[in-house]
Amino acid sequence: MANRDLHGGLPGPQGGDIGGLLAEVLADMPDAQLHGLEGIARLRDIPRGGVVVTEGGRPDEIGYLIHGALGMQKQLPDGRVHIIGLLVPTDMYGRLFDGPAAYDIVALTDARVLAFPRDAFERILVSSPEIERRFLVNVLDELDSAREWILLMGGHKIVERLASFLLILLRRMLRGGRHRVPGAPIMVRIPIRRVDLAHYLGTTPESVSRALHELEGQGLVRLRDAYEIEIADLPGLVRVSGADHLGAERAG
Amino acid sequence: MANRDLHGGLPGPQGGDIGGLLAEVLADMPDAQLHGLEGIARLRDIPRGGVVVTEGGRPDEIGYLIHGALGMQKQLPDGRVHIIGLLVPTDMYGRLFDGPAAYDIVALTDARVLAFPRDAFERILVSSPEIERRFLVNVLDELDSAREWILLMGGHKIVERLASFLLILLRRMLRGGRHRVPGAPIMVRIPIRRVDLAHYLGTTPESVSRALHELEGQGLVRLRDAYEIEIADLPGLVRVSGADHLGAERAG
DNA sequence: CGAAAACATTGACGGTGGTCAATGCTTGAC
DNA sequence: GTCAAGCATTGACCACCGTCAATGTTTTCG
Repeated sequence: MANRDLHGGLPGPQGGDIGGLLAEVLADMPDAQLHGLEGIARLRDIPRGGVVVTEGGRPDEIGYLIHGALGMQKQLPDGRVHIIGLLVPTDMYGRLFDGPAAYDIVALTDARVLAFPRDAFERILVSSPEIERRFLVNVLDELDSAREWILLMGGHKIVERLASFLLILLRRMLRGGRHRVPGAPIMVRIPIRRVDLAHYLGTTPESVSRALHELEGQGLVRLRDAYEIEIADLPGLVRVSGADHLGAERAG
Repeated sequence: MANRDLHGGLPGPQGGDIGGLLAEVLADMPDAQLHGLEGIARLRDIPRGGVVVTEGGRPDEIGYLIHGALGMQKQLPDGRVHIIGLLVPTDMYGRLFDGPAAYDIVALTDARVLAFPRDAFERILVSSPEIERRFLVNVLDELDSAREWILLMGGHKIVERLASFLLILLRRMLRGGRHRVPGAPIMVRIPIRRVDLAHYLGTTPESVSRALHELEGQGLVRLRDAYEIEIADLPGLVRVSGADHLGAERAG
């Protein structure tokens, strides 16, 4: 069942145009720098459930996610799992100049990543201020995402959290290049299973299901199937989310 | 009432040894670099409730917290407040190479900060790879704190969250130089009021109070007063917290 | 010192959501 | 096609916590 199409399909059987992918992931980077990276990049496919980085292990690669979804998750002593970060395409993972990873990174869907050996990546980073600055900005972005997530987790009611989640997802999709067609309905694809989403929102699959169908009952969204969500009333959804999430509106 | 001693007292009426503070905050930084920064540093006292950075405004300074506690907080449209980050001494605030702030930063207690004008700081950063690398590590640390916090917010029961909070606080205190005296009881000072703590844990002052006294009832902590907490049973507290928080134990 | 203000705590009550269990639905294998 | 596995959904029950209100406690100020 790992082949279930949660990730929207891979572009081709291999689609191995590394240079093109690099340019896409690291937009506005001078070509000269890109070529240095291209030499050491490696394309890797990971089946759902596959572990990319293990907690406690010293990750030996830095990577950019091309397709699918990765989750940064932590196993609690009592068996529960909590997902503390979701990676969608163009997001980066891996640690630099730093100790062991504090959490696992696992593939929540079949995924494809563009990976760099850690040491080589660090060498290039040190020798090239542009890339290092770029990387710094990446980390600052991640920090923003994390803070955004903390804010989301502060919403007490699950419906709030779920609405926030959908809006964050929407904004990230829009950021990722695709633009809204004025007339067409706004669609969001939840890239992960209910269990994972529940772990992510700090709740249970049951509650996620209920919340989702409550939003549908209020006419704010429509469920094509369990994963394809149509946003029927964006301002309404924003209102329910509690936070402002103006970014989602501006980005439209 | 702004003079209530939540922050452990300031070292002196002015205590303005900027060089010494810098060396403390930026440990393991070559002296040459420190002198460049010393010239532009400015010591600033902020009363409780004072706003350090305003959401949406372009922060014009970068600072390190010397004493007290700062909160990064967001005002929700419905009037609720949510604190998404707590800054304790040696933590850094401010944004570089970047847009407007996404949240307010306010003083939760009377506080003292070591501030740098943003542009001058950026100039020094660009011209000095050591400091830039150092700054990058700072940001990575912040990212860790944020993730840790997300994990904490995942704990469903308030007692769990509170236990995690105490452990995080304990570890940060230990990191800050002070070491445990083997015989003496482990003391943690909650640096902020109940309301702020509640906003921070995503709950209410009432629930915080209840949770705290429940921990006391279980013999895990003892309350000297509302702010001075004695950790009576560290392993027990770790167990309740759900997460592992091994750092707190190792650091002892 | 006495009064008022700011906080913390405690109590009662109702709603949200976690838990356990049963039922549907979809996919993939034979 | 049928069957089984993997998920999603729905329902019932009850613990936990948010809310409102009252009481204690500490600090501040006249």
